[in-house]
Amino acid sequence: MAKSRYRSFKAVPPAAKQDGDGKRISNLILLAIPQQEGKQLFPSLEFMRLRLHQVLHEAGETIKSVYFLNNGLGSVLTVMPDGKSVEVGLIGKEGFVGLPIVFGFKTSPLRVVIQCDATAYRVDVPTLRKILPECPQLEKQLQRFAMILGMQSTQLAACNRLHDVEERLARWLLMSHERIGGDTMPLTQEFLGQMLGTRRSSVSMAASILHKAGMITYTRGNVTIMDKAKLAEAACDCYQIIQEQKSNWQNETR
Amino acid sequence: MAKSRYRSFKAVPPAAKQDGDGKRISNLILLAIPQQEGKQLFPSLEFMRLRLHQVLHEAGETIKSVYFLNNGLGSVLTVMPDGKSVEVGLIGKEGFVGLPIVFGFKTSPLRVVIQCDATAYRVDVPTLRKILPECPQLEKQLQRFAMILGMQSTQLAACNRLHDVEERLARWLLMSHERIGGDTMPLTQEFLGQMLGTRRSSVSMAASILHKAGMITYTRGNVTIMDKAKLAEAACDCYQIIQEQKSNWQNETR
DNA sequence: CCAAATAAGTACGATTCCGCACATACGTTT
DNA sequence: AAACGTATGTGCGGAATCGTACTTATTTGG
Repeated sequence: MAKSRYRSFKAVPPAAKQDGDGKRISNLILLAIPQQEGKQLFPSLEFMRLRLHQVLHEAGETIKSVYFLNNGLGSVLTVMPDGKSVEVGLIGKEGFVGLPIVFGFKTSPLRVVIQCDATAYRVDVPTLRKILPECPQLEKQLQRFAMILGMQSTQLAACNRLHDVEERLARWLLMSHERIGGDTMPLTQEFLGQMLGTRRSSVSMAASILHKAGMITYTRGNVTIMDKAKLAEAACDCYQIIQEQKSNWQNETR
Repeated sequence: MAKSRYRSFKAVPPAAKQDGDGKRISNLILLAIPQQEGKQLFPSLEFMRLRLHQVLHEAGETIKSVYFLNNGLGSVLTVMPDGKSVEVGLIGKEGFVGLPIVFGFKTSPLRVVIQCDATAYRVDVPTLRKILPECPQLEKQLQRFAMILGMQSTQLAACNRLHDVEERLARWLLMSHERIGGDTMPLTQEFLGQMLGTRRSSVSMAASILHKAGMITYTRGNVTIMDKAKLAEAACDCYQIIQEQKSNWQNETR
């Protein structure tokens, strides 16, 4: 299972916004940069498939690569010495993995795990460092996303402190659902417990309540959202707040 | 009380690292930038005294000024619609207030309050925006601090989720103590409750325990640290972790 | 096809924290 | 000195969550 953690595929650098193998670029940052910067960056990108629960970056290690998620979803986790963890950020196709690199840092104290089978374009750090000075728009996009993710994490921080498991679970499911594009998500209660910073059995009870209310169904390792509107009511305000922040900030410039 | 919230003093722009009025610059960012960039920035800086519980920035409002804290301490808070709040970051003389500005954002969803009488150098946003393109070192410093604060907030997020009031209170006192330089801090239990995201009465009980153990004493509105080593034992690991992260990251560059 | 591994349901006492309320103590103002 | 506002101590029942453990169900692997 942990054998070929980085199962990379034929590296066919996309010449423009879409590469030759039909691996259409969906990552919003890659789509947003001007063509001339794309010419700098794209040849160095390697298309990859990322598997469920694959660890893109382990807390404390040196960051070797930066990943532009194309689809799928990554979770950013704070891991405590005793092994407990809490999710502090979600990264989808609107962002990238490897924030500290942009600011000249080499490591990160956070773990990033893939929540569902995903694809990404990878670039190794030295290459990116070489390219970055010549790509001001790219750099700006990366910085902006870092800031947005930071803001998101502050809201999650408050949420994790102030709201109970049921509300947080509902919020979490909604937030992930949005970035995956599919009502069924591969999730175990154990995994959700790590995200929410709580026991698996607490997740079990909360999920049971949401199920009985007709909002979700789930089988072994899979959760399906049945009634998104109802689920949104069960979630805490944080869901709405993060939504609004995201859209505000995406429009907001100097 | 809320009359002259911004009691600014004679603006004597420091010509170099120290201005003429003996208001020595302690802010690490201002100290770190090269002289030529200082020449750009310093004339626009306004020396200010900031008072206890003064709100430097209210959540959701447009950011009008950026503050380089010279001494004293600011807390960054996430505020919920129901008024509850949680601290998600601490800013001292190593940083500045107004992070989003650096990335071209105009607002912030976070409140920043002063924890004790402080001094700062203020610059208004349009001016800073004008100066910034010509001060790459300054910009880099600001960006780096934004990243460090973001990392700090992720650790606090996990801490607020996983650790109980007593541990968090001990951690909080230590973290503030370090950035203030004085064993006595002007703190009410109500205020601490807002920082820790808990009830005042929970703070009261936790403080009582720390007091009985000889770690702190406190009177109406003041807390004094008596035994820092003991207090560090009572605090959760997060105290050490944040300490280490800070020093690691301050040395770490590309 | 059976064994082993993994996922989920459930239970229980202990603990922490909540919301609220009231009493007391201190400090400032008049 | 008295009165007021503010800070703190304390108590109560109830809710949420914890730590742990055991059971059952499903999937995977030999």
